[in-house]
Amino acid sequence: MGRKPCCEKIGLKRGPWTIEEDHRLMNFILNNGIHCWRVVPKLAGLLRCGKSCRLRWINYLRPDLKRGGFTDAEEDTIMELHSQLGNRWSKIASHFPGRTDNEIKNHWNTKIKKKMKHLGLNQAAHEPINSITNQTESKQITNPNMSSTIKEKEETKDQPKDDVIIETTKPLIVSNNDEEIQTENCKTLYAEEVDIGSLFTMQDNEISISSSSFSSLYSNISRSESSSYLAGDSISLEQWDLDMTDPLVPWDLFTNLDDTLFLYDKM
DNA sequence: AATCTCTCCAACCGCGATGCG
DNA sequence: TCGCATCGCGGTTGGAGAGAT
Repeated sequence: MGRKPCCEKIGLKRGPWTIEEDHRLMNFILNNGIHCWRVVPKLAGLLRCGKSCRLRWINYLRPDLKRGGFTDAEEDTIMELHSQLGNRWSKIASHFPGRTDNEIKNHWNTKIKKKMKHLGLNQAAHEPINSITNQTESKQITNPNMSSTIKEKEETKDQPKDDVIIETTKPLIVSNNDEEIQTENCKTLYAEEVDIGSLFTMQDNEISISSSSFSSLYSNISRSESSSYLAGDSISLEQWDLDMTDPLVPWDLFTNLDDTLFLYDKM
């Protein structure tokens, strides 16, 4: 028996996400949280499958995402972790708050691999290529012998997986260069690339919205997506919500779904 | 200026793991 | 315990942009 597709493919949109789709998804999740990805696109009024929404949220829209290139120190840590964990990107990513497995995987495949090749290191065992003979180093990848420290972390299985759930009780871990990153985030808003995820920051255990960035974004969107506003207009968040959210699915509709949908109290 | 090649990364796909009735 | 639905992970692809010719 063939496996059923994860969702109804017919009529679903694929490919790059539009600003409006990002906004709908972000809006929905910030207001309602995540319980079942399958119903998220339906309730958010998106013609996407849940899987696609999940990926978009995790890799791009999550408010706690760290942006910008990897530092040398981060690269070193990735190499170290990779030597112990192999291609277990989600495990490696868990050591980098704000980084996604996809981001690390991409960085590995495009940069670090080359760097190691250039240095004459074996990508799997991270040893000089010449020293690799009949070692079954591939076992290291498929069944890596983890170091004790990492293994300990691995085995704390009681810890909830929080990949896709907005943490409202845990303070966001802030790195030394977060300020730099935030500045960079703002810069992207003034450029043509609109970065919705960067509008939101975790502060005092809450997600807060940067008003300056927000209005900048709105200016950008108003030029490209919405005909109702002109760049420079200032609007309230409520107004944004009213204007930019598809009225097909009124939020009131969701208030009855608290029991099944909401993971946490509304912020 | 036009074309080709390369690089990067967002997004997709398939499958194993997990949850639940 | 079983089977189905859904989630999450890792591998892969494809397109946009940059750089080279």
